[in-house]
Amino acid sequence: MESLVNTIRAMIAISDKELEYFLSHCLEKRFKKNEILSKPLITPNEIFFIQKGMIRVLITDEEGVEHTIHFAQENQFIADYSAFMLKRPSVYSLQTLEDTFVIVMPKSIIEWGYQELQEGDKLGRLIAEYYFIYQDTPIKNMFALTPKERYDSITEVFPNIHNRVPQHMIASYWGITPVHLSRLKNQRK
Amino acid sequence: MESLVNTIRAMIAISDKELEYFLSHCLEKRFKKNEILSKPLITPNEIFFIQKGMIRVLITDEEGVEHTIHFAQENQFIADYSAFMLKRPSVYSLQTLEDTFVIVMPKSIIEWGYQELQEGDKLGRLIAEYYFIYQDTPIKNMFALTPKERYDSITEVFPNIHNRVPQHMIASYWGITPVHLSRLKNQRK
DNA sequence: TAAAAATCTAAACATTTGTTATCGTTTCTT
DNA sequence: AAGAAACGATAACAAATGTTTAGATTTTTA
Repeated sequence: MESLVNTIRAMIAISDKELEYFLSHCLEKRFKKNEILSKPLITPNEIFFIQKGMIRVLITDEEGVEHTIHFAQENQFIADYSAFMLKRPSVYSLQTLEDTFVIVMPKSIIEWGYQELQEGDKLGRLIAEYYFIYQDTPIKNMFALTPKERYDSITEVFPNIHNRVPQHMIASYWGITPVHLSRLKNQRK
Repeated sequence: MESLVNTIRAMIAISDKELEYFLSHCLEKRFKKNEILSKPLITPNEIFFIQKGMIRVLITDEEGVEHTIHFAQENQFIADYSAFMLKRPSVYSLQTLEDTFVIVMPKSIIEWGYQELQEGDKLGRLIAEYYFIYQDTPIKNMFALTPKERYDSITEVFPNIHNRVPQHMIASYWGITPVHLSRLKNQRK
């Protein structure tokens, strides 16, 4: 759980004792490639922290077409975060893209953190802020960059994404078909 | 400043004295319709709270085309929130859609709140969480609803939007042309 | 209040993007 | 290691969406 410890300690001050208590209520879990961690209609009761591997957040439309909303990799928190916060049934699915090793953080211990930790709300604020920025960045890129620049710039956040994720999922992340992405790659701009 | 007081007190416990100090460092400001509150390339140093009126967040692409990112109305906080948090030059513009009366909350007093208020971080967390949900909802709607349902459902968040906002801005919010929106309206679904 | 500007619809046409199918290659499964 | 499945490129065609223009209203400005 070292990576989670480092991530939390980079954001807030927390005693060893408190951290130990927090972690003792978390759970380590391994998933194989393409497994579903979280399904629509079920109210999410936990946030995942990725120690190793990769996850995508996706939504399946009425016609059964999958649309990728986010990718997440090592040292990121991931969930249907809106549904988690609103205590409502999730809309997104979470699916592993590789064999993935996560820490499961139950809602109960997160809420304990908000109430009992000196800087619990600060941690929550920072995570929410980062996630907001994380969601906002591709929106900005959509309008500020050409398709070619977008194709290149996605590696800034996900250094090796073009080796780790099939192209058709990147296409679905950008709202285009794989065929169209393949065409764009062969253009100059 | 009553509406801001109510909004804050609905989220956290705060003494009269603290609230008074906070508000004394805020500023009330009036803008006419179509005025620009915040421009690209300038690092935003404040968050706006709308007391009366309506604001849109937009991005202008390389070809000069404007894309609406958000609408915001009474009792909402609004800013290029990513840029504000990252202390980076903003990418979005903020523009009034009506004569608008806002409270300007400078970064300095917001940071004072995080440091000095018992529940300052909690307030920041809740605002970030709400804004996240606010940004996530239309993404979910994009895939879960038909265009007709989207046209109707936008009034759930903005009850009178079709009277307050010209249709071509709603079109730009959905990433389509005004002509295309006009066509969609004449379809059944 | 008159002129100017903005708004919405509509039509004709152009362009972009999607769909389907095929093929060679790579990756997975057993 | 062999067969099956997934993947990415490409082409031909179809469908969706954009562009341009015009005209009838409404709203704003002076």
